[in-house]
Amino acid sequence: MVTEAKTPRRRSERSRTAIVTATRELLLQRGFDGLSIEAVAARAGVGKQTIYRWWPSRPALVADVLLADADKILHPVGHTDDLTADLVRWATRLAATLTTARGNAMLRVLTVAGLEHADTKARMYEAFSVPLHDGVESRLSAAGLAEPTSAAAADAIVGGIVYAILNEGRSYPSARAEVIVRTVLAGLMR
Amino acid sequence: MVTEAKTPRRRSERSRTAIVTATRELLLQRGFDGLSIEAVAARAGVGKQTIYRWWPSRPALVADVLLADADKILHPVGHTDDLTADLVRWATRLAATLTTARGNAMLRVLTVAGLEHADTKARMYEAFSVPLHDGVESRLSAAGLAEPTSAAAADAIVGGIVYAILNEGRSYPSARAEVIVRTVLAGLMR
Amino acid sequence: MVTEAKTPRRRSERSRTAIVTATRELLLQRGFDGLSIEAVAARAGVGKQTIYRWWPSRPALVADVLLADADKILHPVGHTDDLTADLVRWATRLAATLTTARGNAMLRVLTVAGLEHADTKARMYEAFSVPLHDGVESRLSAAGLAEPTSAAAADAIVGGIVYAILNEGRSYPSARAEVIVRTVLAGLMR
Amino acid sequence: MVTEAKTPRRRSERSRTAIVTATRELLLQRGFDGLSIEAVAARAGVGKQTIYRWWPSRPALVADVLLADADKILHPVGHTDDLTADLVRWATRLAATLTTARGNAMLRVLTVAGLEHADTKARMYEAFSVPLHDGVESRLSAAGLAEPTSAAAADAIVGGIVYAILNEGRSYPSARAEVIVRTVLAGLMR
DNA sequence: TATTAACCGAGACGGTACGTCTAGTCTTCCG
DNA sequence: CGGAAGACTAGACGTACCGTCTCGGTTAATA
Repeated sequence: MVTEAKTPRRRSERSRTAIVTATRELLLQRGFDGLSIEAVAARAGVGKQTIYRWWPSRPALVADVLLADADKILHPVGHTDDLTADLVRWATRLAATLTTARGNAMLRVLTVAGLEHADTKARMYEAFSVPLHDGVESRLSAAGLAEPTSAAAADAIVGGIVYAILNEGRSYPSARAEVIVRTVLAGLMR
Repeated sequence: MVTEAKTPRRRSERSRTAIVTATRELLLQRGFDGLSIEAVAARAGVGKQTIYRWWPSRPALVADVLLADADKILHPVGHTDDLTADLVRWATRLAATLTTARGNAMLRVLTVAGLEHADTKARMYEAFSVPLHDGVESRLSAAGLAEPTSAAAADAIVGGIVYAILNEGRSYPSARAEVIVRTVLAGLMR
Repeated sequence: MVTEAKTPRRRSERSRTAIVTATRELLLQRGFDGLSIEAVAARAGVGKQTIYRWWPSRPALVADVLLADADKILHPVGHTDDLTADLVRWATRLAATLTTARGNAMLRVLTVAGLEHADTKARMYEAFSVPLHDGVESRLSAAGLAEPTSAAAADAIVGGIVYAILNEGRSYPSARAEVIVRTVLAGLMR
Repeated sequence: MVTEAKTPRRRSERSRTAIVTATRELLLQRGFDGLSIEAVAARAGVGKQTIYRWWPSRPALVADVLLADADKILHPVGHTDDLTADLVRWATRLAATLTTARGNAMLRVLTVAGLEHADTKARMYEAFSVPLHDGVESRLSAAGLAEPTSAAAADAIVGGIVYAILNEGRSYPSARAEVIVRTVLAGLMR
């Protein structure tokens, strides 16, 4: 969390939880731009100042909420002796997650928050983009793929799925993710 | 433009141009969320009502500006007898365009506006996502690739490039786009 | 009024009236310090900005309200051939006015606003202190009293009454004002 | 002090003094309305709770400070065989005191605090208004003046001076007080 | 060519939310 | 165990914009 560093001396855990929960709920209902600090404070039963005391800005608060939920989106890539099966399974699951109401909302908030606020982008990048990409690339490396190709293949798979979901929204069929994986993988294996 | 349908009776071209220009400039400076109608009106030397008379909302205005500039981003995929060369050339150019100051700003505004406003999303989808994807898929079809694979390959190429630029911003090296194209294409050709 | 000077271009009379009325009512209920701009705006059914647009500060708004009501407090000193009767009548009426709920509230607001805000003090001084003092002094001059004495007698009469009411509040008996007038006048006439 | 009654158990004299001193200084600098408990606590190097523990409200704290300084304003009326000289001397001194920076600030704070807060008014009335009035009335009684007249004369003298200083501020010339005394006294003596 | 309606700039209007400040209460930790 | 330190809920501050609504002043089609 962004505030952990500076010795949060006698911070009320009750308030922190209420704020984060209220933010999460409002984010799902209204999206990033529809989120107001006043609404969060009111729903959390908290003074506005308590929010401003611990979070420097609205995007920072949103980032903390997203970070706390990162594990809802990020799943490890499995490692059996079948590379394609591992990645298909992972990709399908990712697509399924990002097309639930909650997962899709998170993806949108994540993207908008990152695009509107540089600090938030850096945090989101580390917490979501890097793990997504590196998880796939690691699995490819383990299968014997070397650097420029493994990174490019990871780009193609992750970008191919996530960018399409950004465009299509919840109507994206998870099966489409499978075809992408198979298509990209086709040329990499003998 | 979105408003052409409903009797643009005696609309002042001078005002329209001033508004669109002011919007474009402010969008580059402050991004989508930092754009206020009052600022546009002030910079354009125009009454607020003149904006509201012709555009129903801020995103609609932004969308018009982006659509007017669509040709700055969308380039046709060339068609020589070398598929890889055609797509590499196109991909490199796309990456170069999206990493200029202006192109990157457009991409960000485009994405945010689409994510925050459903109507705008639909227009942006038709004007940017579809042409991007279809341009690549058409070239692949012309090379003999059939449906599920050609669409997936187009997803992988377009998403692989654009999603990465969304994440990396202007520091994305255009050469990376080339490797993606070559990697995806590798498996599709004998 | 403070704002009349600078061409209030297309000011809404409805709003102006509602604001002044709401201010007057809240002033009576809560006093000067208990008056908040937000409460005035809410009661007047007006946006806060409409208040800030036309009045630079809370004391300026209060001053306008007091000035509008100045005639409720200031009565002319009558001029018959009986100086004592004229001043006794005037003093009694003043005391009666300043010990009504409304008059006393006005006096208190008037005094506090003047003591807390220099600009307001100047306006209140001209509108209340000077007329009060000069009305009495003029009547004394007309009766043949010369300068240092007439001013001092006016000080004694006005201050003797008003200061006591400031101290005693609404329990001040109007008759006490009569005795003061008679006592001060006693030495001035043969 | 108002709080002495209720078990001043192990109250820190150091803190009490620091609070009162800080209040006095801030009162001179910023007036009654500009005085915030937070500022007092910060300047006194004391927790806010220490103030709230011992004083029920801001006016109560201010009242204590004013009462502690009452002797700076109240001087006894001298008693020689010359009534006029005694009162002129007293009145001139009062006017001089109330037109010093400190004295005038005290008078203003005193008046505002009394007008805004009923409890404080009662304490200020006893500590300032009554002694002022009774000091003068006693001297007049001693000179043989009877009740209704002596009280009215005291009203006229005290009110005539203090009310004018409230209006004129520090520009009030002390000599004006002398003329009032002489004018009021003129009719009372043979 | 004179009339007249839509358009224009300007900006006031009732509002929402901002981020800051202080009130007065409650809690933790130090001496 | 009192007091400093300061977090807490609450709510007003004065500002920025929202989207709607006049207000006069052009301006161009029609009558």
